[in-house]
Amino acid sequence: MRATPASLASEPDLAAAEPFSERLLAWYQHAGRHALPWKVDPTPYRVWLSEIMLQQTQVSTVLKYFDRFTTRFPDLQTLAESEEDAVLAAWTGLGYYRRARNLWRAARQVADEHGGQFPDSIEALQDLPGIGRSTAGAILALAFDQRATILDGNVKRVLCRIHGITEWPGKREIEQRLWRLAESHTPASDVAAYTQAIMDLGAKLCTRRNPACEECPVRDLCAARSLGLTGQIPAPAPRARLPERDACMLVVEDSNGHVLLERRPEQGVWGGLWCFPEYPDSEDPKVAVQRLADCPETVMLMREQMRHQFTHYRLNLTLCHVRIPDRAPLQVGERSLDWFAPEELSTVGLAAPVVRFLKPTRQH
DNA sequence: CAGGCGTGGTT
DNA sequence: TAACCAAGCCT
Repeated sequence: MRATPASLASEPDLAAAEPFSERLLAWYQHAGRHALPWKVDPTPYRVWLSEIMLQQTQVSTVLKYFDRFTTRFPDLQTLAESEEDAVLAAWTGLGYYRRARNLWRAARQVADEHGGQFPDSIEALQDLPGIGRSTAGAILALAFDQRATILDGNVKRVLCRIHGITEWPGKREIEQRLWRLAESHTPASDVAAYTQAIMDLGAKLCTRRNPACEECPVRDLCAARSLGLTGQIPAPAPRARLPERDACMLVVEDSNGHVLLERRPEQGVWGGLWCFPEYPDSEDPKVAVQRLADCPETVMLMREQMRHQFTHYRLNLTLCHVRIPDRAPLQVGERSLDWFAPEELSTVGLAAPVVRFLKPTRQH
């Protein structure tokens, strides 16, 4: 028997006494998601990458990016030696772009500080940018089969129901309790399978809406079920009304189809990505163009209204389309501006308005 | 330490 | 349509 960690002592003896993890493992053998690409070949690099991509992002979305990304960056060495822009380009469309910049930085840190080998301690993992407590636990459990614990949205939902926790799981006190519960359920062996099992249970049976309780291997342990509270757990997050913001951007094209883009600052929305230059609402667009590029003739083509929906606010965009005769010299100043030929656009990270500008059915 | 950070899916 | 959310982390 291994010693019980001190952090588990305060939570009543669940792990030792009840067959929770064993039932999950048995269910997982025949009903789990065994075909996920990061599960089929669970190297530390692939598990790490998948965990970063999966932060606040659904599996179905990640599946569209994962294989393409690992083909372009097959190992940590390749990633560490690549340009940040190439990583952002591969991440374009996935969202939360700080994840991509942190991914690139973490790869360089592992190369520099750990000789290119992924560390296998919780402290060293959490020291890498973009890796927090849960992601570190996931890497240890899934890639190294160490006794470590995760607490993601799936696990929170499962544990809230099993233990009949009716308060919002994001609340600090509740989250701390959930960590203790998650640790107490984690078995000493088969940690990789157990960790995947509890996530798969949350994804396939214990879903937010219409959970398949009849098929659940631990339904007789479920407090929410016995209390008739399954539909009300987990409690929704308290939210404020959606605010709106306004912005104006210039779409400057020359006669050869080159586009003028600006690299956005790292801290805000679309951080580090290339986007149409913003200009103040109060400014005349022609003057705004003059501030960016030295071009004598400016032809205003059209104004376009575009709404962009984020999680926490709505962005009302005014796009001002402008054509100039040829690539004009840039009036750089503080801003990071550059002209892009059409074929260059796939080599850098592009913000959503640019992606939408490139794709759409522009049949004229 | 609440709030910021994206996109696509569901209801 | 608009709200809500999905394998969280960082400041």
